[in-house]
Amino acid sequence: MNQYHIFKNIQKHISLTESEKEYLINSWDIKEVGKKDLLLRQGHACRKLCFVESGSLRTFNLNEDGKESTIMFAIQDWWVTDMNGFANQKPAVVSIEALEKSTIIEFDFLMLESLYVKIPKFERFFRILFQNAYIREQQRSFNNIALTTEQRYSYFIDKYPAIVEKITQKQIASYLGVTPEFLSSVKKK
Amino acid sequence: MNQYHIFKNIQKHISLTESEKEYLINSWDIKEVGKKDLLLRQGHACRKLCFVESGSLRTFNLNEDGKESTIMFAIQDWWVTDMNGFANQKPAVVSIEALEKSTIIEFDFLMLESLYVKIPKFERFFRILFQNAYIREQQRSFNNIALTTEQRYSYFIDKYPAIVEKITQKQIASYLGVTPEFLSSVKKK
DNA sequence: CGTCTATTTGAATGTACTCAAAAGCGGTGG
DNA sequence: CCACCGCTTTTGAGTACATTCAAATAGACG
Repeated sequence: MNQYHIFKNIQKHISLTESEKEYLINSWDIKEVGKKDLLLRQGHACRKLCFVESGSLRTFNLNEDGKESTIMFAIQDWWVTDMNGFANQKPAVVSIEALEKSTIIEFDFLMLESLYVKIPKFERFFRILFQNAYIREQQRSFNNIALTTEQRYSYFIDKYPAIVEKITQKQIASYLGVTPEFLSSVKKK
Repeated sequence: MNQYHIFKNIQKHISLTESEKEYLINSWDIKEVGKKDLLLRQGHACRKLCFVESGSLRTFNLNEDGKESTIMFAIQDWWVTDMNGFANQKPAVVSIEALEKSTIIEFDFLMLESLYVKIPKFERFFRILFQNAYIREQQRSFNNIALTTEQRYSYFIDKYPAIVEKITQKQIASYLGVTPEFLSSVKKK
């Protein structure tokens, strides 16, 4: 039971009894995906909040011109979903693909709602989780409006070295919002 | 007591008893500020989470070159602070200024921590609040990397008409991350 | 080994910035 | 109530940043 990384992750912010762990194990779904498999398809309903037990994922949007924008990467120990689609039960505006063979723990929307009622300290856990997600995302918005491409690239590889190992230059470019060609020329500097 | 907008705001997500309202009123501070007054100074400690009871605020960063970047605007019914500075008790990287005469309700860091313990349903309230803030901020990051300046300008004035009324073109430019000159030329189209 | 995709390179074009100056607008004091 | 002051907005020329398109090179993978 305690082999799950997710328990360590949850216990960073709240404590869990053995029976609560038991309850969780019986509540979530575990999914194994292979490289390039999709966990969520843009346009489809988004019913799951995902925790990356192992492996890595990428969340991206494909626009009508065929341009891909990477919303986020999620490696081991990260939570990910189309948060707007999930929380407000609307169609996903992104797809989520596996970057490698991965093990994903899925929280169903209704399961999570009942979890909040049954074990209210999960409100606290996710309050802290979303608070941190908000801080990160606000930092990213700030970087986007205030920094040069070179500075944003440096920030990214400094802050997320474990992600950088798993992804291509092209994917970093689509996360920074520049073309792969331009990122290449920035790196040459 | 029920004249406070903040109670309506909180009760969008959780219910409050009269005695809980009483408790809140005795816990927070109310501050009146005038146009251009600063509620928070960049570099200083950030001890307060602010709710805009009336009026409007702007959060911005000033970099070493003197360039201002607007992080967010907060009109009536919005919550605002330097979230990283507040949550992690680090120096603020932004200043918060009043755009007009405003009434602000302030939650002290320690008061809020004890509120979570005393009235746990506030974990739920802020869980939902941060979840929404995360969604908004993620949308903004996406807009920054995927849309043209013209599209981001349209998105902003469409989504936040009540904010647009209160701010200048220059401030919108600093929120979009472009120069006022360029925004002017985009509007001419 | 061959194929597919990622990365690099370069030329031409478009987007956005800097700097400077003019025009518009709001607040303040006389 | 008008005139002035300071700031915002507009305009334009010149420059820098970033994209598109095309082609060459390099890597990854079956």
